[in-house]
Amino acid sequence: MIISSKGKYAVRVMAQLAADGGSGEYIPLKRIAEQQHISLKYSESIMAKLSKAGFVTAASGKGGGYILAKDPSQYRVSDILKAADESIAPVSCTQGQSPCENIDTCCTFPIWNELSDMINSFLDSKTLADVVANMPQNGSI
Amino acid sequence: MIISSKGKYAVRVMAQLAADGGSGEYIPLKRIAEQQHISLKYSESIMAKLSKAGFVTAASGKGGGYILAKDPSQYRVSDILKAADESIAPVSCTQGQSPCENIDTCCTFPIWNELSDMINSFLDSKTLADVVANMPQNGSI
DNA sequence: CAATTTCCCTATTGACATAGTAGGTGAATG
DNA sequence: CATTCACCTACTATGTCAATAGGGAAATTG
Repeated sequence: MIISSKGKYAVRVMAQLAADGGSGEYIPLKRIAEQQHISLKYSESIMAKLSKAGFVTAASGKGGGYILAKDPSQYRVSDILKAADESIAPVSCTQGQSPCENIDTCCTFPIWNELSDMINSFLDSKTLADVVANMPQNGSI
Repeated sequence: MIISSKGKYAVRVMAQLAADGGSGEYIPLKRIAEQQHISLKYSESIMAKLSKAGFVTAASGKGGGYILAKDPSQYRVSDILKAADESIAPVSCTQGQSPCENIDTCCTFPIWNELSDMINSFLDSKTLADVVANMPQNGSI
């Protein structure tokens, strides 16, 4: 699986934040998690990564919550996935702690490499604004 | 990981079979496994699936082995991967025993779906002949 | 200043898929 | 009849992922 649940949740949480925000006020994660039917605790762990990546601005205490740091069109889906998951590579050849030593001679590597480039440029081309455009006005998920 | 080791091995084994074959004689798996640096036992389990899929013709006993059933250009990489791995879907949304019930309303699904189509048509377009073309003449891996 | 709200941090668990191993059976050949 | 080879079933680590649990720190409100 190239896109994990964690990655999918991250995109959905960001999309919900984009849909609810705009008024400039902070949105509590509890509300986001309920709207997206994600466990609060699990979404917290995802949000921590997105916050660490600087994608959202957080405020503690009553009236606090999260707010997008940029305009939805400025977030690439690939960046959100990477922030949540670290990697969206379709093969293990080039990544991880023990990359394959045979990439120079392996007859299959060029294909995986080309595939990887395709996937990355596709996910680079999609932004959070595209995701939000898919949301039904009411009862969005 | 969308492409597992098993899937990669399957493609490599098939490529080696294509490179060594052509003379019409059966190639023992032991030789293929050695050339591709894959454990014989592990490659046996992969070959069993490829054989069951009808991709190769097997012959037991001395002088036996495997031979490709068709011309390399007739094998799509996607088919080999599917035979080894069952699925090359980048997300779990639509597959498995419990597909997600929210694909109609989920704001992210259209993107995963589009991505999945892209990956599939790319891997459909690549054939075993393309893989073989990447093999160095000597010491191929 | 107390209480509530909310973000934040560190485990831990259970489920599941994957990679790889092991040992044996049966068919064909020379 | 012995060797070579495909074939079959089972097992076992290993690791990742999803999800839970339990506090603790910051900030706001009354």
